[in-house]
Amino acid sequence: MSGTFSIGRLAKRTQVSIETIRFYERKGLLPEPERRASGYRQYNDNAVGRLVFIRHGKELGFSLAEISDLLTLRVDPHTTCADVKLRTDTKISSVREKVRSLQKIEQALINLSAACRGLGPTSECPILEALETVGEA
Amino acid sequence: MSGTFSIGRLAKRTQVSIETIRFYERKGLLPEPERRASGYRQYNDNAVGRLVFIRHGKELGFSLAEISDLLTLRVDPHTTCADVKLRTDTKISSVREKVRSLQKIEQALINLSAACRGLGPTSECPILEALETVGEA
DNA sequence: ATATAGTCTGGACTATGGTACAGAGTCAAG
DNA sequence: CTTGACTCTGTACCATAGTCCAGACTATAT
Repeated sequence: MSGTFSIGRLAKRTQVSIETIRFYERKGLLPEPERRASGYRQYNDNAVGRLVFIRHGKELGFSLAEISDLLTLRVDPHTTCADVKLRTDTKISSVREKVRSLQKIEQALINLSAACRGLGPTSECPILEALETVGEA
Repeated sequence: MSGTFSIGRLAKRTQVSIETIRFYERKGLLPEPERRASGYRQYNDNAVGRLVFIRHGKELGFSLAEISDLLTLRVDPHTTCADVKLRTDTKISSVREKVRSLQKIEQALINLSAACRGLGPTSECPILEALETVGEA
């Protein structure tokens, strides 16, 4: 219902800063908008949808490149829902991978911390010793 | 037992590239080594220990800044083992936080994927629809 | 002696995702 | 009509963690 509006309004509506909106435009994530005679960018509700799409994608851990990819799929008549689902499933795998890796790190850190009673000088700290030790495990 | 050696040997022993070794030196993570008359850097086993320390720290998810911090603690006589343990425990918390966040993302992606049967054109894809929807949840 | 391999410095460049100006022009309210 | 808020372009800069290059010099083996 809002017709057209400036970049400042778009920023407020989407919680994305003006600079970032222009940055997305430069990156091709947002199409170049219409301009007023003065050169001011003029947006409509499509731009809101698109920016919200980008914001949600980021919240789901998609990179800007991946989001750009999804945005392209969205308008390409030759791609199907299955393509989108595939990318989503691939992303799920990579997120799981990252979780597993972090859990390994967590366990290693827990082991280190447990080995240290927190007493004495750093010269006797088992954490630092372990970090400096060459061998595996 | 190896006395001194060049940056190339150090690189091979530690599995860290020559460029990266020089980069760490610039960043203050490695002390400036002795030089030969020719200007060639000359290392000893201390450098191996230090580089291995950095490598292990990175494998545990510490940033170079954090590693630099730990390296400083290691030689500062005013800090104790407890300081190191504290940093380690803080790191454990932040890793756990990251895991939780990724698991939330994973679940959201799974929900999206489940909503999509992978049929039809992108214009009817529930994943893309969800991404563009403004409302929460 | 010479060929090949290694090393030196300094700076540019990569990717990611923005942020921060300066200096000029424009819009809207009083 | 003036004032303050807004927007424009272009460029530089931030952090992170490197990577690569040119052009010069050095080390080592044969």
